[in-house]
Amino acid sequence: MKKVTLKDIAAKFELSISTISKALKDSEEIGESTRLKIQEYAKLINYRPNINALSLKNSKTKTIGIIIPDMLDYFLAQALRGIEKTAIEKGYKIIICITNESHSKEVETIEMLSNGSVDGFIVSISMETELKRDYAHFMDTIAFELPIVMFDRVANEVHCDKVVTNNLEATFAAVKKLSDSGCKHIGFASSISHLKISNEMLSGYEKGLEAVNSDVNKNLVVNVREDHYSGYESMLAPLFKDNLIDGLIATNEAVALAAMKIAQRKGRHVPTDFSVIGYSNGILARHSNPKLTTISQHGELMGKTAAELLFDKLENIENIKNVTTKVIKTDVIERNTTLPIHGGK
Amino acid sequence: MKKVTLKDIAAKFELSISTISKALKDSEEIGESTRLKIQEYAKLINYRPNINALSLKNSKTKTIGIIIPDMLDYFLAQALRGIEKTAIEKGYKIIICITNESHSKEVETIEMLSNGSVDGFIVSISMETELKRDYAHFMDTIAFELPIVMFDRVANEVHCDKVVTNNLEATFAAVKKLSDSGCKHIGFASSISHLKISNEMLSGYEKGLEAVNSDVNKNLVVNVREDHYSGYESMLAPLFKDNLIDGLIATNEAVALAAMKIAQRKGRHVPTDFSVIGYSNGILARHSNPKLTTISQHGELMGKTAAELLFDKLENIENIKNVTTKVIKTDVIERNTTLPIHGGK
DNA sequence: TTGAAAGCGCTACCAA
DNA sequence: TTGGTAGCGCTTTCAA
Repeated sequence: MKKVTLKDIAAKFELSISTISKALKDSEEIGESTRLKIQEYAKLINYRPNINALSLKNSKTKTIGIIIPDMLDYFLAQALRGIEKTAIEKGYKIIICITNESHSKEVETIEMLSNGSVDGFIVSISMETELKRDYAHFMDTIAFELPIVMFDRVANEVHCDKVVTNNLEATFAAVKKLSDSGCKHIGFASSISHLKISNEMLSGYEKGLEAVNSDVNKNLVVNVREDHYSGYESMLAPLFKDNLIDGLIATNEAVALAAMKIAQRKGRHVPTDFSVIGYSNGILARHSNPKLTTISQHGELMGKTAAELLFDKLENIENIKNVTTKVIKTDVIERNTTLPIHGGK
Repeated sequence: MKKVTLKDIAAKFELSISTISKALKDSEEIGESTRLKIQEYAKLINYRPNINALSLKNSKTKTIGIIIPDMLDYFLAQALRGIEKTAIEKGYKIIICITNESHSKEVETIEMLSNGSVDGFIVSISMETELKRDYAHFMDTIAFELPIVMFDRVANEVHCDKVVTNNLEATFAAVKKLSDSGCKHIGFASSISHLKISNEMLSGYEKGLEAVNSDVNKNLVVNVREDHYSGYESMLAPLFKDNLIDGLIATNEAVALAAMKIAQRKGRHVPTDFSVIGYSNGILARHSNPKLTTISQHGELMGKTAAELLFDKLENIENIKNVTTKVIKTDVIERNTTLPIHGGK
């Protein structure tokens, strides 16, 4: 069985290709009866127009490219789910490429897809790109009239739509919450200290301490290396050196859990003696013991929002120039590693 | 800036389109000097052939479709990573579609992509499809000369390449291991009891018990509903009713952890009083407390293998008819929810 | 050594 | 109401 084309159908009915094409598009030009019999037959043999011919003809593919740093990150997977759902609803397909945090892979990928493969991009930029501050490939792409929407890890330098979280405010609120529930010595542990989003969180942390009249204690701020989750515990050990710390905000779940384990090993009870809040409401939080209180970034919503921005741009060419940044508000998901604010024992 | 085509380059040099095309393909037909100057210019302006034109011309897209039931499943994400890496190496792109375990979505998806969008498929079939045993869409696709490779959740009824794990042997070995380390009353908890892979595991469990001269105790076998992870603990409670159970094999990590929590709440020490092994070496295992001993299905390797099978089929059209099934051997990853076999405390 | 033309499958304009 | 034709961008055969 081979793919059937308009030509085949035309031969079958001894009509011209254009007649078939019009009939299948329900054109008024074609007589009722011919139209119906053609449509019926097409349905019968399950005719599907060749998408490459359409893409070539229309110069658009109904496909978008998703470029993310990692496949195994739960937050990104959630975002991907939001993107995928929205795309399917809108009749778009998605091509996914992973950069593994590599700048060169990101550049290659975006070039590979900029040859008519996709109509636009949704991107969360790689760590290396952010460190190098080299965004030329994105700018080229935009100049090429391929719109880009960035989410979570975005670059101010690039003029495009963006979807971000209110990291500063979220961390501020987390500090406030810990303080209100009784914590006096709140720490901050980041696994992504070189990224902008981490700095936003750190600022929120500092402002939060200020707001509760607490000084920043340098010993309670620590950076761990992302690539080495097995070493989290040793990298976090300094936090507990003087046994002062009684609360922690961590930039990811794994770090939060590692800290919790150290505390427990030291005989601290969680959350009574040690409270912890972790970023990104992922899969670990729901299965830890006790369950981790998190700051939810609403990954799926972020993905959905990014996709909507992109489709809007793709389908309303006029507004291709004015870009917007949407801020997705985080929520604290209270579980069992923090004390309630009122009546906390 | 607009996309540049052969025509543009031809105009620039006042040559014909075919000359440019040949020059860029390094054809001997074109004179050395013209060839070089054209190639140089093309590189300069970053010429990229339009992929839709190529796909149309060649009737192949260098793209494969990946159809999986879930985006948030760690095992599938690992497989996806293996597929993605292999695809990029081979110069292929991947289009990913999620079925959310829905048969109709699976059918729609595969139809949507069978119009020239992809050259072949890698599929892990949805639960609904397996329940309905309705594989017509796959058979149609294959008849259409679009090859399919199935992995993990496969259908015997469909004649195509497959990549599976030795579930029976793996579970058998797990029972053996638990028994050797001292467990007398080993249970089995499945979250996917209606799927073939679960039955294979169950058989392995039963054969394992037989091998260690233990009878199957119906009370120690339980099925939980996948969709309701928050209810795992209550669904697992019956296992502990008579306080006999001292070992468990679970078909996923979350179930294993839920069982562990129950045991701990009952004052049992893990692994001394209660040992547990969970399927699919995922993210939860490494972060639980104690860390979970797992059966690794080598997700990334499975993905890689599936991709290799597919590319082999795509690039050697001759062998499109003979299909193979590759079995990926599992490994037990020993962590801290099981006792060592020799010298267990 | 270069170019013209056909064709991949489809749409749309213009004739008939 | 129907059909011919051109063209989307590219490759390839054949002719010059």
